[in-house]
Amino acid sequence: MSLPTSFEPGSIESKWYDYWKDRGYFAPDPGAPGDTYCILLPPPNVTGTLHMGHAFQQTIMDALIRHARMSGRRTLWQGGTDHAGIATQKIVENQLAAEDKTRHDLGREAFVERVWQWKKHSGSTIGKQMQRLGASVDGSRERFTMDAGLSAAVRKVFVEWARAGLIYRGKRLVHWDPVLQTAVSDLEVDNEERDGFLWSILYPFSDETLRGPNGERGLIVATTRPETMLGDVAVAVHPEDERYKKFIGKTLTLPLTGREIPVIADDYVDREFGTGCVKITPAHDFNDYAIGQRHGLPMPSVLTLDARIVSPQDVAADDPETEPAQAGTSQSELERVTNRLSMTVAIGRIPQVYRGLDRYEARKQIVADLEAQGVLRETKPHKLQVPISQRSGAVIEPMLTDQWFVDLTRDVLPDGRPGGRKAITEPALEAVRSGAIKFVPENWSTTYTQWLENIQDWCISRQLWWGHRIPAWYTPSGDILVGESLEEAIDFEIGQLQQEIGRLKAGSAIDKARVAAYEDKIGKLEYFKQHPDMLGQDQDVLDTWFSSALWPFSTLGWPNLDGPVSNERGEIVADWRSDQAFLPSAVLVTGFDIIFFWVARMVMATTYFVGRNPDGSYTPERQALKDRVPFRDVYINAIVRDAEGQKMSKSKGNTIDPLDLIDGIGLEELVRKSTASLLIPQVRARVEKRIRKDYPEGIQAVGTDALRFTFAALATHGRTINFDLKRAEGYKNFCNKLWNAARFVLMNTEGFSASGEPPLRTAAEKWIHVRFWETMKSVAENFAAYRFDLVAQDLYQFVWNDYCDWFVELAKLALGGEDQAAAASTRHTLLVVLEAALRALHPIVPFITEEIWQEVAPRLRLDAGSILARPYPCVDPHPERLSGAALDDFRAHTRRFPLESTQIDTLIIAVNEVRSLRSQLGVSPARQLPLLIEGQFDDAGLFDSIAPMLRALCRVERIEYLPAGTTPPASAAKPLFGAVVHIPLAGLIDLDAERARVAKELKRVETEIAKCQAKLGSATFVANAPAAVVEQERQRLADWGLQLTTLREHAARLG
RNA sequence: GGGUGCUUAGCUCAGCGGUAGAGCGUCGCCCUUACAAGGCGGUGGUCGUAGGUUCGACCCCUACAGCACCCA
Repeated sequence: MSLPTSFEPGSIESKWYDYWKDRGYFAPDPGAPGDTYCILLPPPNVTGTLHMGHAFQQTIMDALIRHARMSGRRTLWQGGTDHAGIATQKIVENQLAAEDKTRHDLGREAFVERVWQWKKHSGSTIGKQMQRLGASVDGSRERFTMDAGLSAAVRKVFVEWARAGLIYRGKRLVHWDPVLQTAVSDLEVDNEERDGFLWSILYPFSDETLRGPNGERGLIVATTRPETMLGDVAVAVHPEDERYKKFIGKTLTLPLTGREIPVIADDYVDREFGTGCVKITPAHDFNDYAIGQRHGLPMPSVLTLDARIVSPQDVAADDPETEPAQAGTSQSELERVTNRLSMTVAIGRIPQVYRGLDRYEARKQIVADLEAQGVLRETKPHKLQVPISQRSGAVIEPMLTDQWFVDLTRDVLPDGRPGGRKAITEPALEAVRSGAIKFVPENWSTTYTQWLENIQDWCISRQLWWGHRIPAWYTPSGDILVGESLEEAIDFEIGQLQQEIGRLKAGSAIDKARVAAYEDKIGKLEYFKQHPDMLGQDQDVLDTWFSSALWPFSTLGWPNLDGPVSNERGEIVADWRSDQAFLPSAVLVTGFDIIFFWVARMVMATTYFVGRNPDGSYTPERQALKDRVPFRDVYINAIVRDAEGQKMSKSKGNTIDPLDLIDGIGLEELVRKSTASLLIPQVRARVEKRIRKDYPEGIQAVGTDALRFTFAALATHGRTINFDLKRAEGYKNFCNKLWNAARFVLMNTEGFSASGEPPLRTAAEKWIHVRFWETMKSVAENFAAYRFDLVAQDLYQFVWNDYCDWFVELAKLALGGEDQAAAASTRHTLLVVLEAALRALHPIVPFITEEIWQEVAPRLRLDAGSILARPYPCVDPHPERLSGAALDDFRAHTRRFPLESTQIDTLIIAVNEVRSLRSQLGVSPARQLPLLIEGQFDDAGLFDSIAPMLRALCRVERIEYLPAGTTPPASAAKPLFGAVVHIPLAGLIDLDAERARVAKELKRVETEIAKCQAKLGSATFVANAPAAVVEQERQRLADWGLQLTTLREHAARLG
């Protein structure tokens, strides 16, 4: 016996992780008999550290994968990290800033090298934290989105989509982060409500004779962003707005610039908002952009990429001869010229005073000038939604820039090939609609499909240096070549041209001019091949999610279909030939916040590429959509919040580091840690105050197992879980309970050794056996339904309420009794059920179960080496297929013992009644009591069989039957199983206490009887309710009636 | 504006068309030889409001209120 007297998580958690890992338990076992079961780890990004959300998610995934592994499945938990383009680049740029440098000082190559250095240095933090959680991810196959294999997949996908016409480059309005100077996804933009103003400005009619609806000499527009008026190209009104109908087609003179702009009609305009007149700035607002497109309006940009009003310097700055481009938005010479032109045009119209001003300074200046000119009609406070970049906190500026897009919205391409909606979006929708992918909880599929139905093209270019560089090259004349490499791009293009020439030549009327032009092009391309320096590669990199979208198949070796893939250390990390069996993976566990970012995009990429032949058909085994999905189930886990339901955030001071829960942390250290990264003194003070209030004693260590059990218990199908430290402490107690139950068993089985199924000699053994397998039936159902809260509850209840409270207590009787065979059998059963319970618990609490199992196993002659190598307790759903040991096992597990089950169930009721009686009358628990029985039990034999156990568990010295007709002595009494149980009061209890108790009891019984009678008295109930329900109600009435009689007699005797 | 949820014991949450549950907290009694991180017993809810369906509603339907999140 080597278990210490209480559960100490720290000492046991340290040893087992390496033990499992070194013995290879986490790697896929090619010999495992079952189907494959794969989970993709949502790649934590390299900048990250573990937070509660990760810890929760990983607990779920680890429980699933351990459960599957123990159930004989061939499991793979694919781990790795993504490169987090913006976040990572920002971290390294901040480091440079501390050295007073920018990335431009280093140059692109040196900067990227520095990011790699940083990644190597810090990339493993999260991996180590995951180990502390016990996450049994397969470390030997770990991948990184920028490693060679995954980069190859990215190039392949980009090139294939581009050649299928599904990736295009174009000038579009995008969400621009003026601080980071890159486009960001609309999903990376939060809308925050802020206080601002709504300014009403008079735009005078060009025709000075006109008068507006209120006698004004122009139209009044309302805006929250007056500085953008420099880029206004129109004023829009609703076509049916009677106030303004007659002005449609007239022109207004834009204040400050004097430009003339038309009044146009568009039913986008909300007649109720403001004055019903809207200024239109297509280059700086998404709605205006759409209107601009509908009406073919010009789209002058008046803001620079760092959100200042454009000035001549910006035109110069954009010239590659004078400065490196401030951001690599414009690549081809053609684009540069166009951009410069449109800017120059815009500048020409912008008064000198505003040029170069920051957007907010410009706003102030413009408002002041409008007021001075007497055209500012009103300024009123207004709450507005401001788009904020999640990445930098900067206010997003819609900006017209050249970007790369994945087409997700066209049905057909101009050349007749399928467009993005047909080729990419619709299969992704169909995958969910057809049930090939199931969301859990199910209603998330609505979110998914609604988003896809309204999807926009995906802007995939980012103006960053850290990421996958876009494999596109520009010729001096502005042609774009896309390919896996420059050489391949040129060869492909030449091939295309040659084909085209062939086609032309085969035609009846040869277009000689075109043939000549193509041949000329080929000649130039051949020349570029010799002089690659003449072509510039696109400066931009791809959105990180572009590579993450490929994760389900790129990590399995794709696009290298016929051999192994190695990492930079030469270790084989994947082999598509065998590993493609892991696709589709079983389940994706992730937060709803990345359904769009990641889940949908994985579905798009995977359904498109896996099993795809060059001609666009699919291989037979990947023909069906259900065989091309990245995963079959998507479990959307709840978001972890604090105990009050508040979002966890550092600036609120309510974040908890999972490792602090595991290891514990003192108050001062916690305060120091939580405020370290907070720069604003007021916030620091607030956070410190809160922490001192919330954790006056710091946080006590609960250990990994208790933390994991807590997460499991909280994992309901709701959308948030409120993490209460108290729950974790409660589950630590549960671990302690399990620990001590194990100690009890081990203390009482010293030197004992047995194998196989125990003979089950006592009723208690049979009862616990049945209870265990009933529990496991429920556990199996709940695992299958991803109801981890119920799994946790089932197991908690079994261990604590069944095993500890009843079986162990009853086992004490057998162990101390005369019957040696019963004692031996009980020892065996104590061990067998404990061992099975450990296995059942292992996926949730891996460390403590392994620690105890190692002690228990030898006594059951188990030599598995680890609990991980033991099967998960499960009753086979297909017994007809079983034979030999498996069949014996099945028979053992499905044995039921109705008689003994009834005995113990009855015993439990009797014990509870007697204990309750004793306790309510204030009898000391230590005191031995006699029990007098008046009348006959319904089943005298049954009662006699449990009497010895009842006596032992309730401190009853003797049980005495009162002869019929005897008046019982003064006593406390309770109806039970048809008889009445009396505890004589003599010298024990005061009559008043018993009178009060009985009065209360009577009241309760009378209420119940009234309810029954009301039901049975209703003719419609008796006529309409099912017979069984009516019968049940009659039975209840009879039972309560008997109790009532007994209690009344008793009350009468008490006086 | 569109969508999705939630509202059950002091707290955090399960739940089912047929006698309202768990954990934690709280109160009382007990240091009973696995465990005081424990044992035993108790207290505590007109299941958000108002209608409707039904023999019967916490559950199904409708409306409303409050809260939360997502999208525009």
